[in-house]
Amino acid sequence: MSLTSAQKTLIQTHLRAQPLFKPLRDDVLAGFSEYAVMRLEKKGTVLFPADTPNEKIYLVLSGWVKLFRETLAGDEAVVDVLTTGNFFGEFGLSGHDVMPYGAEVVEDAEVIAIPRFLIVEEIMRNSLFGMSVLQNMTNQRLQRDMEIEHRTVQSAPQRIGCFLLKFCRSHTAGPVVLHLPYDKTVVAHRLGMQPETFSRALGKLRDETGLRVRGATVEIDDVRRLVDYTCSACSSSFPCAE
Amino acid sequence: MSLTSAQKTLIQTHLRAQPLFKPLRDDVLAGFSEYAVMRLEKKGTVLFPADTPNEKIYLVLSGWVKLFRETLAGDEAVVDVLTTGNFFGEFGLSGHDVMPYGAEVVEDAEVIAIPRFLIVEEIMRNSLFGMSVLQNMTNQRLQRDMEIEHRTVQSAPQRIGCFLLKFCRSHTAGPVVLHLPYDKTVVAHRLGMQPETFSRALGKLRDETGLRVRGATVEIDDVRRLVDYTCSACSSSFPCAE
DNA sequence: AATTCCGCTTGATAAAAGTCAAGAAACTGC
DNA sequence: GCAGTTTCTTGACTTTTATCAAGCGGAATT
Repeated sequence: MSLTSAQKTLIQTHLRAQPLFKPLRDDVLAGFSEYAVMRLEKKGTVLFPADTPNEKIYLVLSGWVKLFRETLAGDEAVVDVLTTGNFFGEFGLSGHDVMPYGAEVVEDAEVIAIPRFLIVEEIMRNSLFGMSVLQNMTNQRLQRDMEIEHRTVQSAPQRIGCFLLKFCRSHTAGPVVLHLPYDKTVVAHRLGMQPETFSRALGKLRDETGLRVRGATVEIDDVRRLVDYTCSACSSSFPCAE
Repeated sequence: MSLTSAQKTLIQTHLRAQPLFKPLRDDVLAGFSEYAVMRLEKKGTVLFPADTPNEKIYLVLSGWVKLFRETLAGDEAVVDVLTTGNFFGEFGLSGHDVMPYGAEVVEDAEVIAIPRFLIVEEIMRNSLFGMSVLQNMTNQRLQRDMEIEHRTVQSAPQRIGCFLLKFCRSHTAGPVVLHLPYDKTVVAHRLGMQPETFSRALGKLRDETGLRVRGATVEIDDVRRLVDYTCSACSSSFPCAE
């Protein structure tokens, strides 16, 4: 099944907007869009389970996608939850033939899939693009290192605070109203805790820092107070670099 | 200060042995060794603290080097502990000008340092090498994902078991005698727990799986029993891929 | 409007890990 | 070999998080 010209152009526009693809010439992007697929996936859809063959690189345009692994005992570890501008499946770019984790849509999401061989070829051809990919992977790794640090030195309420602060970058002062982008259960697992613990920890965070919670909506009057409570147990100071 | 020809040759031999450098031509490696420095560092030496300028890529030849971060509250998070064949400082290869963590020698170590600009130049020139670097970084990231999973789904005794199993790869059966490569305190922090917890958890692991501990020496009669106890809480099965 | 379902909260309790303090064992340097 | 330091273990206790079970409340279904 081939795409209409309009669809291809749309995909191309989306790809062009990605910093990762900045070093690519237009005709290369056009080549990508020729073989790319764009789909709107419903909440709950499993894009693929863990350990399936890895032939595509995915880009999230909107919504949220959860990456996870399951243990033999049935426990689930959420590795990451991705949104606009995030890629997954990039392991395929360097010789990993199976997806190390599964992917599930946790909020209706638009996703573009590009055959990995196209990207691998271009990495070999264009070293600037190769650098771009390397940089992306390096950032991912750095984020993981931070994650490990957080899980060892921060308490549950602090991890929630840190999570909330990511959504109020730059607003260093003044009241902020935000609402949780996906189910609390998913946030809990993303932060490495049980839903019950999340619920109680959020309550404690409320008491300690004076924020208000109503359903998925969180109101923060004093960001600084939240920063004080949260970032004392971290090695970088707010606003933290990606 | 310039190196003797013999030193340069020695360095070159070490670099040639690295899978990461496999795509490099001999003359390029010779160029690296021209500007590289090789040193023997004593246990306890801090190679650099966190957030210092990042001008070199390091390769560990022997011994052990700990990468760590410290929080404002004074807690330490050990990000990794490296040995023969491991690199660090590779963040410098993609635009990160400061070391995100500090490095401390935890067992007398030989380390080679190479100016990063040399490597960056070569990545741009040789796309196969670029791929090699990307692959290295990708593996690092995968390992981090596993680490995060371990810390969420494994208990302290299980994490110790997993740690021990890394030293008895392939010996799927039969008794194994090994001894801990560095101080138990460092192992504890590497695994994200307190030394006291480590001590007790090791005791529990002993009771549960029938291994014996005397000082830094661990004797495992039945590897399978250890695997059963440890890997039930993991998403990959023993022997696990790197 | 009643029903069902799902996500979330709450309570009671258990398990795991951290903390503080003291002592034992191992390693150093003389 | 001995004194002194460091590393490791153990005990008593606290804090944190998980577990199990019940119940609440909103959204979708009929």
